[in-house]
Amino acid sequence: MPAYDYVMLKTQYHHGDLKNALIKAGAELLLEEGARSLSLRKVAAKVGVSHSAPYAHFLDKESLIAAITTEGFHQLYQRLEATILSNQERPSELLLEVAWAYVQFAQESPAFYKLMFSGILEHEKIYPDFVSTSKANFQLLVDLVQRCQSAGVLSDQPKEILAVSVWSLVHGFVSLLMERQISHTILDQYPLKELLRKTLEPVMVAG
Amino acid sequence: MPAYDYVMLKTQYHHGDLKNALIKAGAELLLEEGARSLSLRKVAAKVGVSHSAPYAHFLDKESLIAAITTEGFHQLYQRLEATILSNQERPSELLLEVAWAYVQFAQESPAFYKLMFSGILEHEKIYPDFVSTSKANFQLLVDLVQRCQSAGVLSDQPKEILAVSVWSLVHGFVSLLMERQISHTILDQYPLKELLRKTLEPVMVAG
DNA sequence: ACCTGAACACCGTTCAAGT
DNA sequence: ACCTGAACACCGTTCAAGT
Repeated sequence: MPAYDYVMLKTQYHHGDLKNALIKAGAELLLEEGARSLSLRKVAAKVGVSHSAPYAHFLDKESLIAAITTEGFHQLYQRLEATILSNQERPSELLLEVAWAYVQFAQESPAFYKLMFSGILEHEKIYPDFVSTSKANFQLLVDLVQRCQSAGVLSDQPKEILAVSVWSLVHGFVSLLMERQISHTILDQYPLKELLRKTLEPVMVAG
Repeated sequence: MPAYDYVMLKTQYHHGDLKNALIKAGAELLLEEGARSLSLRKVAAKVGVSHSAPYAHFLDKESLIAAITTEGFHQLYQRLEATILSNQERPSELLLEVAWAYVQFAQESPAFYKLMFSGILEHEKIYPDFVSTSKANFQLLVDLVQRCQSAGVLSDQPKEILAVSVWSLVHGFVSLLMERQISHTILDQYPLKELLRKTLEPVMVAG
């Protein structure tokens, strides 16, 4: 029996890249049906594998969720980075555009956004990829804040502190928006991007 | 058979105030064991009633969770109000104290805080108590912002917009704190309340 | 090394029946 | 009007066994 036949036979039983297939299927399920429908058994079924197969690659359900949310943070990072790269010429608008990209990500993938920031992981330290991707996102913002300070559009505080302020503002705004805690009397008065601009205004330098 | 005997007999089978007992037991379970352990069956068992009894008072699990989170918003409101009432004399510190009370609530009852702002309710409109208590909390902040503006410690923008900024800042800060997204290199540099003060600084008037 | 299938304990929800 | 108990479909997790 030639080697490739052996491989093909194996492929029917052994998936080959089951771990990544499970992450991808889980992400799709999350987008299509929401976090409530994200069960290990459904993810396994979607990939066409038995319900206990995931346990060969993930310690438990939380471990798969960690992988899925890590993928989400990775996508968010790509998006924010792309926004920064395509707005090099106008530093004054850069912060608003990045915040707007953040809002758009949350609005396009609300289930993803909610899961990423739901605090569902009990022991994040166990998931080094999750921690490093989270840190990369924060570092992106710290660097951005520093650039905006250099351009004179942000006040002159320690950049880490200012980054916490900016991130708190953006994340808080998006979270309250997602949970529909911002009253309609305000939302109806301004286009969303304009409300975002006004919300960020306190942190910007006047002029 | 006298009336009180009938009532007592009824009390063994009919709980009397099962609805509120379920909400209270659910809140306790949430505090003691976290959201993952908050099942309808456990709540029912804790009250000493069959697992299907809750369905006489709640449409489904989400409906009970709505009642529990509403109770949480009520507690938060009480706390913020008490902070405001006991700090009448120093408007410049009032905003920080209220934000600090918010942080403390989240730190003392993290499971409560997470559940309240997790966006777990799919159709909030169905729960008028939840909506009105949420609105009350926002109104508290709007009023506070207006008072701080009058005292000259907050910039002179439309008070609803400023309230969104302030709430976004505070809520974002607490959320990032809860999810441990704020790096230790920053958390270790300042006492938490000091970091909160610095985070809020952009929204305060200089001087 | 990777996957299956039976088994277990737990869940939300429904419904006929009891009080 | 309020509660019980059986029943159902679904879960996460474990484990012996298969490839």
